[in-house]
Amino acid sequence: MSPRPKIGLDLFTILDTAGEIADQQGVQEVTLAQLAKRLGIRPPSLYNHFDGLPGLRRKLAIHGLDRLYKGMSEATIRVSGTDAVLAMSHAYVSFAREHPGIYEATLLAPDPEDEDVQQAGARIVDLTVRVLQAFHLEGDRALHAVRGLRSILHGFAVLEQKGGFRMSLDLDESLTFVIRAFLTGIGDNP
Amino acid sequence: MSPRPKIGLDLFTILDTAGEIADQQGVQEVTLAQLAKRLGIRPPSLYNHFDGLPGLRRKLAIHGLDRLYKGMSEATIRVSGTDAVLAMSHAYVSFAREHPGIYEATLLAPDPEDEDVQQAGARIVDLTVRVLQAFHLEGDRALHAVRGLRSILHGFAVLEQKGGFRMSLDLDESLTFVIRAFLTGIGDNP
DNA sequence: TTTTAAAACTAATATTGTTAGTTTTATTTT
DNA sequence: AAAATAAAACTAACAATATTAGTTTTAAAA
Repeated sequence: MSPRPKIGLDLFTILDTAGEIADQQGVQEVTLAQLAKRLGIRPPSLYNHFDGLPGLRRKLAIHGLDRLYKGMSEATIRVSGTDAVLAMSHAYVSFAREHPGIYEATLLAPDPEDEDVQQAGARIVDLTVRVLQAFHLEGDRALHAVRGLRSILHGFAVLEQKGGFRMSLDLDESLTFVIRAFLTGIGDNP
Repeated sequence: MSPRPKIGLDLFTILDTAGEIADQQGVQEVTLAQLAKRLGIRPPSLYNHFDGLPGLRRKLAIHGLDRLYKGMSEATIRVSGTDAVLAMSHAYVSFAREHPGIYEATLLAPDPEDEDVQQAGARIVDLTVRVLQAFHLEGDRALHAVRGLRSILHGFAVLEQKGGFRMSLDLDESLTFVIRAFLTGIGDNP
């Protein structure tokens, strides 16, 4: 009934290879030509697996969000309160460090409104909501805080990656300081 | 002695046009072909004004940083303390809202280590340092705080721009909340 | 064994960036 | 005013990319 793919390539292999290119050569080098060359096929053959370059970017964004979520999620087990936020935050920037290209691809989807992309992102938002619940924020303040934490994490990851932080000052210490300050300012700390 | 440009185009006009394309159609649409078409010349002619697409991106980044600095700087005159940080922050995200393409180009320089790019960025960092001096942070804490504020601003601007904030919750209120929380957490508030 | 459909292929086209070399023309110099 | 200079445009040509159309191969399903 539902015919399965031929021997050849499966989507996971393709996305993994695309992720390698992104991390090693930069996300702008993830072209159909480069990807096909690494996979040992011709560029048009890739259209059997996704809908052109926009389709690849879309799938790569989802793939990246899933992997980022996994890292954040695992970091928060068996911790709570401030420690949980700190652990999640360091997992976030660690992922961006280890996979700069995949992380960048995370926000490179052609249509950010796409349902599957939204869903992959929503899991991360939900995790952030959960980890901030220990701070007992009421009403809109909870939503403001989630936006704040996400802003810090994304901004920090990008600025670190793009060489925005020039001072010779430990990056992890900076992140810890910033997160602690933000949580302190939110109040009602556990 | 120093021969001036012909009648034709000067760099300011070119960068302005490039900025228009970036804001209206997205930064990825800033191609030599598109730019040349808008200017009424042929693509190769652009090489008389900058060194290919990387050169254009470099100049556009500097141009954007200068304009961003101008907005931030003007917002901080005749205010101080928390008010100054808030004013500067809202000026920052306002610029990103009004000029999404130019703002994005700000971090798209081919070589972030480039001296002129660094210098344009350094003015913004210096302004941030100055505006945080009212909080009397000692030693490394001052540097951590600068990194934190920049992370918040960039992260907030990008997530807002890329549709990362889905809740129907006022964006400016979120920014105010986040900045206030961060400043409170830093302590010694004026 | 036959049928089917995925997954590869070849061939061709449009767009873009880029280089090389040429021409035009405003400005400077004589 | 005439000549020289150099910026700034041009044409022509090429390489790389994404993409479409149509074809062939081949593993899986019937």
